[in-house]
Amino acid sequence: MTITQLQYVLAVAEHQNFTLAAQKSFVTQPTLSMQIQKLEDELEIQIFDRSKKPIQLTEIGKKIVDQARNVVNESGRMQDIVDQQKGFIGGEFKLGIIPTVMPTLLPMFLKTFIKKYPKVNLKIEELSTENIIQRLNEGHLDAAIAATPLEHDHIKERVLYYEPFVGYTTETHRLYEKKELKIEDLDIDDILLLEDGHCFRDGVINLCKTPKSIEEDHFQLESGSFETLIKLSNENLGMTLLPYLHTLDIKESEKKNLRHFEAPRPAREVSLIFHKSELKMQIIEALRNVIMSVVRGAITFHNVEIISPVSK
Amino acid sequence: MTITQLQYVLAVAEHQNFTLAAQKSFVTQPTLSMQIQKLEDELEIQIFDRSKKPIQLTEIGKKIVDQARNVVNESGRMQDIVDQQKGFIGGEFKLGIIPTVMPTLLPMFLKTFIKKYPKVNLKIEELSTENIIQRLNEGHLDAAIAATPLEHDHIKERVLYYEPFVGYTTETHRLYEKKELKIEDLDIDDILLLEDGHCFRDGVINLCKTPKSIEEDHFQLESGSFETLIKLSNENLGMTLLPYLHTLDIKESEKKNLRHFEAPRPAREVSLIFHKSELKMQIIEALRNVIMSVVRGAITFHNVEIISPVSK
DNA sequence: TAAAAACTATCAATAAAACCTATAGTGAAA
DNA sequence: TTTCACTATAGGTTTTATTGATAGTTTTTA
Repeated sequence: MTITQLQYVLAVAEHQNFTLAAQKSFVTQPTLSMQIQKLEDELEIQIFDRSKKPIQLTEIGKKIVDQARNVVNESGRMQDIVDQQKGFIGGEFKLGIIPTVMPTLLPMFLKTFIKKYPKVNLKIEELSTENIIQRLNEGHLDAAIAATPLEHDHIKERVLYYEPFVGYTTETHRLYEKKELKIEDLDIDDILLLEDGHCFRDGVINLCKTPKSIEEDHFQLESGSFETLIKLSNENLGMTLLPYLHTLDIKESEKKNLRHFEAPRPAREVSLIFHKSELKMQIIEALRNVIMSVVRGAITFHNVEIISPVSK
Repeated sequence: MTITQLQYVLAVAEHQNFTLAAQKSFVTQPTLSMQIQKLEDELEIQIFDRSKKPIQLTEIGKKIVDQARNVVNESGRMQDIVDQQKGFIGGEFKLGIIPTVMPTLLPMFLKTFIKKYPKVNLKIEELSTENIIQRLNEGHLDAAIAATPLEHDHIKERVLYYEPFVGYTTETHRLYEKKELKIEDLDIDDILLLEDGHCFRDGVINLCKTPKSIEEDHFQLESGSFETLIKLSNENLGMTLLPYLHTLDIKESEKKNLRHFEAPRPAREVSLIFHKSELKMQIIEALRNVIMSVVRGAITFHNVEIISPVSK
């Protein structure tokens, strides 16, 4: 049994296809086939059920793959240990960010981070929460920024900040005249929302569970951005909720439509998440420190009270 | 980096000697030297400080060795998973047993165990607690039977039984006339004890901390067996304490000298211990079940009350 | 239903590696 | 100084991993 063989197994398990797995592993298909056969012979089991299309894992194959991931992770940690000892923060680092955080947060910390850690080769990808979880589990992402809590078994979460929601109303809206909004004021049926990852914090309302107030029959939000929501709202289709950081760069003319909430403000929890194996933890910590410091600056400057997290 | 290279590193770390490590790894010394050099080159660090004699680990080398052990353990678990899935209980299993448990316990469970699990190739070795811990950590033992609690970070303990101590007096002894002993009756200075692993249970008296009442100046117990203690006691050198199971096969003529304790009886905790990585856990569980069932039989048959453990 | 496409297994050849024997080098002990 | 105990290096051999070509199989397409 070799680490390479285990990596091949992981590749096939992921792609359910020997040919593709071979490409991703930068070897030819026969190489991969033979190495996996060798491993199967050595363990005297079948890892893959090749009769099914696409290829499936056998019952024991699933367990083997889980364990193979452990071994590969542990072997990867070797280089981490060396880097940590040398105080070296560098190498490739793949970060996923959910769409509703990407445009506001990324510009805030990116420059600072690459200046402070020039040897880190940061690869950032905009991904849905679902894809992020999958790729973290497969080891194709080193960390990600997403709305939490997610409560996935293999994923650890470190809160970066709580981002209050701000109401956006228009002149014709029933709440336009209010100076501050209360949670009770909201009517779930007249709020425009994006589909993904907008959860109110525990103890308030969980909007994730009643995802879209715009019924699919009427129309659908394609690549839902908050810009779109603001425009829809401007068309008097209802009010909307914007994460605080987004309100910092909307048009001056639209700022009059913003309505903050009374405390306790509804907020979303935004966290840095990563696999529980804690590979590349030095870079994750570095990233976390940079982000937390720039966000702290951004939010205290604008005098917004951050509500402390509710412990579960 | 290969698993083999990591195994070589572990061997050298253990033996502090390339030549010996090579022998133990069943390769020649140059093979081992070159593979370790390759790994050091790949990681761009020195794992060993070859200038010191015997060879020492560098600062980072210690961390590398710890992690190497993780990787090797995780890869070893692969076969475990296969065995478990197949319901196969077999293969080599190395068990350590402390001297004061060996002669009474081994005959009780060995036959039953090898009959029930004929495919397990059991290798049993009598070892001191200290050696047991070391070998468990190095992966040279799969499990061991020892007096607990030990409270070692990397070692897990599963209690097998509580074995009461029984007093052994002789006619001239001040306690000979008593039918049942009390703990308060004991005078630490007139009890003959072995050096190793005889601990009274938590909450009673810990005899480990006052190891030998026979001063080293006078004489020393070589390979201390309870037979020796009984003989010394018969010479009127004092009373002694015997673990309950030992009292089952002393001479008929000597049984009149036994004095049980009043409840709560002082007892030693005897456990099956193993590395926290839980390799070969199926065999460990099998062994535990066999031992617990035979011990339960032995002790209930003789109508001895087992004191329930004190929770910490 | 035949042809094409997509995919995996097998084979023989080659490149890479792991390993060996022999020996040189090195520091400690005699 | 010599010996001893050990590790490193060199060159050759064996083993293993990988490849390109191709056969076999199933699914998709025409």
